[in-house]
Amino acid sequence: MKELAPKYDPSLVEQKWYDYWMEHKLFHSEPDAREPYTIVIPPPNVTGVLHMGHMLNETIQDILVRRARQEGKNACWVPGTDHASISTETKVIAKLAKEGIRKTDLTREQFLEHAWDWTHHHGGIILQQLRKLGASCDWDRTAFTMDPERSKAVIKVFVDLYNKGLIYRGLRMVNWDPANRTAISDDEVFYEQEQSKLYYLKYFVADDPEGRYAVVATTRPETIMGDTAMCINPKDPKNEWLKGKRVIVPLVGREVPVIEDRYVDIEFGTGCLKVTPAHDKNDYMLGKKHNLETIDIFNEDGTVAEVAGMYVGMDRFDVRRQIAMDLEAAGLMEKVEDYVNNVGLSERTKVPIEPRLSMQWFVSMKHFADISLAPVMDDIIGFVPPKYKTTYRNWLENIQDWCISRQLWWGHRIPAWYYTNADSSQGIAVAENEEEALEVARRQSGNPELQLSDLRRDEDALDTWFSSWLWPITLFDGINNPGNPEISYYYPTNTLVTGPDIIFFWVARMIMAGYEYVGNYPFKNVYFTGIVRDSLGRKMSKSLGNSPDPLDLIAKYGADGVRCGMMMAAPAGNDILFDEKLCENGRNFCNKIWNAFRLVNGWQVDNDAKADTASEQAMKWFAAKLAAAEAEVADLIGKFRISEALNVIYRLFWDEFSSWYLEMVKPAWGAAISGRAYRATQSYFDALLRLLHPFMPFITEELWQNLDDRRPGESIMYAPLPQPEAADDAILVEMEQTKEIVTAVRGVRAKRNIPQKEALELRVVSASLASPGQAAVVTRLANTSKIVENGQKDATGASFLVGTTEFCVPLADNIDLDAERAKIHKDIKYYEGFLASVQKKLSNERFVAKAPAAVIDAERRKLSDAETKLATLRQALAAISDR
RNA sequence: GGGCGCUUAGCUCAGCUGGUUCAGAGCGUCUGCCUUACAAGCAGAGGGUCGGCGGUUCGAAUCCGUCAGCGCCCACCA
Repeated sequence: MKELAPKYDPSLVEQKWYDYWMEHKLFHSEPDAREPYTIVIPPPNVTGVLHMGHMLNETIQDILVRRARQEGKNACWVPGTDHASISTETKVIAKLAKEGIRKTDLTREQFLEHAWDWTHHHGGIILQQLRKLGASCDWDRTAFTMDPERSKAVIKVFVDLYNKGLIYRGLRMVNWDPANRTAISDDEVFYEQEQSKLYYLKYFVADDPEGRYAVVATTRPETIMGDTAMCINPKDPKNEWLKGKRVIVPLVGREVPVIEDRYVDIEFGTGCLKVTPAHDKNDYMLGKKHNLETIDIFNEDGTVAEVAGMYVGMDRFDVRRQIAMDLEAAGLMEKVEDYVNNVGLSERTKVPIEPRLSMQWFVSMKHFADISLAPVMDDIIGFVPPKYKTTYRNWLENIQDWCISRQLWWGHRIPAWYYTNADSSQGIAVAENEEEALEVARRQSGNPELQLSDLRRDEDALDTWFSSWLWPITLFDGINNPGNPEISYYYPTNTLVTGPDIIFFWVARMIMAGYEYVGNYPFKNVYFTGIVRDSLGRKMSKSLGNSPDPLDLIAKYGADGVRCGMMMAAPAGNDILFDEKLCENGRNFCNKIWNAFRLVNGWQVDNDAKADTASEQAMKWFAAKLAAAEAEVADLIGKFRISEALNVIYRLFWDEFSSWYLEMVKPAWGAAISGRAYRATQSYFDALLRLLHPFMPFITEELWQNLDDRRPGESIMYAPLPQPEAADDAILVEMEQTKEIVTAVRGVRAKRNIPQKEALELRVVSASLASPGQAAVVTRLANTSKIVENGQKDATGASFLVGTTEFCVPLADNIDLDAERAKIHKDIKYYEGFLASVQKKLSNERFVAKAPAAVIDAERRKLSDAETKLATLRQALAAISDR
């Protein structure tokens, strides 16, 4: 037997076992006869690093996967990364900028080379970090959204949807990110309140003899060069006089019509709205409705374009400042007010987005919404917590077509080729490669003379989510090779663990793609985690600097400690307020487990000795306790109440096993334990380790390996879960009573400073104990010199009630009678009140008539118990009052 | 503007279909212990009219209504 350090040191354990698991390929899965349990990782950005959100997320996945393995399932957790087009391209551009290189100076190929370099350099760091956490991913299956297999599938799907008429190209008002010069989807825009100004501009009425003018309130005076109308509400009396007139756009001098539309809010500003169809969604709608001219005054980078005729080349925000001054100078500004408005920003670049008309590719979403709503609403796919079903439905019911083109190079290039028809119109050939595109083009145009050189491929890349939505399918090659053994076995996957922030981006779209391309849901359940916040409730962010580095935490507290601390405080679907204190708890728990092992490991065993009565009682009880806990844990995990499950095990190990059970069976110092009790203890320890393993993989493997002789390659990972048996309720009830007696005696000691070493007599007043086992346990844990059953009350002793039985510890000296009397008075008062309320209930005819029999019986029992207790207490009081 | 959720001990939260041990856990606090597994520990203790009001019910932390406060999501305001 080797000596173990009094403290658990994760650094000596974690790497060793991770290597062992890898060496024996214990994470690897191949289809076989067992039931599969599949999880696909939400692929983190390829160049990202592990943050606290990942930690929470991946820990939950690892718990589920490890638990499934123990249940005998063929568990497969597929890891991978996402190319994250906008995010990665932004980072690469920034890196190049530092080297003095501009993207515009490079060809597409040159730029992509830089991007791949960057990807290879930073790529996969996060996957390495996951290993530190203990993640049991099947690393042989590591995938990347832009590797050849998945790229091929993405292109194939694009072509397929195009041919089905579900992808189209159209002119739309999109959210333009001038920093990255790309369109982004509505979901990539976030809104922020901004302190800005509301400018009141004078629009003089054309040819008005009285020289009257209308006043328009706007936050964006820089767009006046694009004004093609002014709009009033036809029901607005104060602007009645403007009907049918034309007004002159200030500074610009252009004459535009006054149009009427109910859209205009009479109450806002002056009730006059300038209409700039090219630069505002609603204005665009008005423009279409009223047939207005569209003047796009901005370049792709947000500077003013030639057509504007003024301020050409200036940045949009510089123009705003300049134009305000110019308007002022020209006497065309009536006033300026402070104004708070919501401005849309690009999620990636944090730059205000510019509504802009442009030609983009869209996925028509109506069809997809139709096929993906019912499965979630009908719980074919379970959402945990279920409140997100509503969120999901609201989105699907108001779904907008999905803009999938991005003016980026890093990503899957859109497989569309343009050519010119005989009548000079533009043709589009969509195909999986250039050769096929040529065929398509020749066929469509009816021109067999078309050559590859006549084709020009679309420059844009696809939205990252256009590859992510296929992830559960493409990981098993289900697009390129439908019906193959892997997709048939692993799909549908079991549980998706992700944050609610990407329910639309990703979760919903995977469901759509699943039904479209496999004809089945992609996952049986979706577990939405909360957001990891700091202890003040703030979101963790780089700029606030309030996010600890997960790897530092692991180094400090051990992976098991961090995992355990985090999971203990992570209720399903709720945000977690993270504090390092949590990791301390986890670390302390590791230490507790470690020391329990040290104790058991250090025992001398006497195989010939019979187990003593207290040990027999303890074994019988703990077997029942364990069975009950196993059933409870299974139930909780089935309901994804993971933190509650861990709490059950935590208390089982710390309170029941360590504080009670081990103290009951622990041999006296220098003595040996019976072989029978020793083996029972080992088997309980083994069961506890297996229960704990999914949460704390390293320490449980270490101790499990030391608990018995193990074969090479054997692992707790595949040790089957203990099967819950029916718990013996009687022993559970009896032991709770036993614990109460012990606790009460300890309380007597604590109150009177009687050391544990000093044995005490215990009298059971006019009653006996439940069993010899109970007596033996009380003797050992309360250190009683003798237990007198059916004893007499000692007036000088300390007394207490357990259930309806009175106990008494005789104390020859030093008893505070006043305190004792006060305590009994207090108890009597409490039970009198209790009795009164029960009596009141029972004398209520309606209660007796309507309540179920079991409830009435319970009340009657409470009544008689309370009466017994009161009688006992009154006697006790009388006994001391005599003195 | 539309939707969802939250309010229980000093802090963070459990409490699932109303009824025994329904008022709980962890942390923190207080008291006593370096007792031969563990001071990252052991033993003991205190602490809440379950946000307010009203209703349903024999019975409400639990169901319904309403008010107040907080949070999130969506749409978006010139």
